[in-house]
Amino acid sequence: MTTTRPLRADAARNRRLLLAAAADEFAERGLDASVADIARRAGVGKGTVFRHFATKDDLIAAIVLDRIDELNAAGERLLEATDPGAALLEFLTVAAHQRQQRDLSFLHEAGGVSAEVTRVRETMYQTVYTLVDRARRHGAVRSDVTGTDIILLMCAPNYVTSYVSDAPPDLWQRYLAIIFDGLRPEGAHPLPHPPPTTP
Amino acid sequence: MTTTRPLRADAARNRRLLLAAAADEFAERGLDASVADIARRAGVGKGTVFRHFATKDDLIAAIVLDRIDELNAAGERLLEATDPGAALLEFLTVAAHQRQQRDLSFLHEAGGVSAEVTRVRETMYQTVYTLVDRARRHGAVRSDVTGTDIILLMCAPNYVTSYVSDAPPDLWQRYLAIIFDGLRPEGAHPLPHPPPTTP
DNA sequence: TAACAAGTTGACCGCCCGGTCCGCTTATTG
DNA sequence: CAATAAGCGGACCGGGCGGTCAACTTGTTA
Repeated sequence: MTTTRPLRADAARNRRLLLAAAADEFAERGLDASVADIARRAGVGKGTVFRHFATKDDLIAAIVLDRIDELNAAGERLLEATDPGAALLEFLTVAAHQRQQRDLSFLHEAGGVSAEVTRVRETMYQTVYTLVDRARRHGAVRSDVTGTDIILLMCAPNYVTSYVSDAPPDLWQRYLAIIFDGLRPEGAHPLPHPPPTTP
Repeated sequence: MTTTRPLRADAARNRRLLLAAAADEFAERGLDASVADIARRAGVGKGTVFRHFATKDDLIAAIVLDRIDELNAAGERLLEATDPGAALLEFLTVAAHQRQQRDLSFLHEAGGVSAEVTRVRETMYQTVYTLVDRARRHGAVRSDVTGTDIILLMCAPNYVTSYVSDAPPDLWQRYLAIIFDGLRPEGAHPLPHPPPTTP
């Protein structure tokens, strides 16, 4: 563990500006938004981007890390909730509420990006497994769906709405509700395919 | 309507090879697979690609057109089916069965590509609307979901499985079943957001 | 406030992409 | 079997990308 001396004041400010600009830019244009555009949006030179993040992938990883941290905070809180079904639904709501689908979808991708990301993502997976387990034992979720199933379905609401031109910002709630209804035990039909093991 | 004289034998063969190679390449690497790679895979020069398809987008449009045509054929057949609920499920199955998620996902995108695509896609939408209407009236689908909802959800199963490394090829069936259970009237909870109008 | 390290910048590099073009090959046809 | 047009291919082009670097600016600190 290297004890890094604190950033200079302007550098810290630029770092924050960059992360915000990059998140916005990725959300609007997808992951192939150019580094030059991100720099421009943040009001800094392109070189500054690469001073803070060695590669574009590192920048992405930093954003993903933030998002997963938020999710983990929410998850930890919801592990204490009294109603396990409502807790799982709220976790999924928090996940989907992290605005644009891109932000969420690429947290699955590659994975090899950084050890930090894979570690923090693994704890998120564990949290989901526990939330699902409780909800299932509580009868709020059908017995034949697994934690991995829910992790996979987590991003679906935002994905689905991404094809609607000028979608209202909360449209994902509709599809989260439909999918969640499909996860309930009432009226569940047997599933035609076994669950995957590796998320 | 221009009466085009028939392609030379080798040209027709190359066109078929190109469409197949492009479909494979897009499925494996996504829409930003390079034209050069597609040409190499088809065993032709890069120039040949652009002789058959003026732009890369035209090539994509040609593939999309094929896919939608298949869907329309299946849809037309299923409009005659006796069990409307089973018919809708089978239509979604056919749609998802068109192997890789990319193939399906980009049939939504842009749209401005060609008049032909938008026209044929529009008839596909109409077919779905009718299938959903019948299924709803038959009590196989909850009353508060619309045809647009189903169109949006159509690609979700393949999208979801795309994040599973070495997913078994039929894994999408599992998630189609879960989502379809969410579309049934039994145990449906009221939806928190009105449906979108523009698909 | 002087001196220095930390930070910034934009011109620049190599690479790969979609698309063009023209000399060459080949299927077709009378 | 010519003659010809249809088809082919790959060198080539402009542009945009991620990433580098050396000259310059600025926050920090003694």
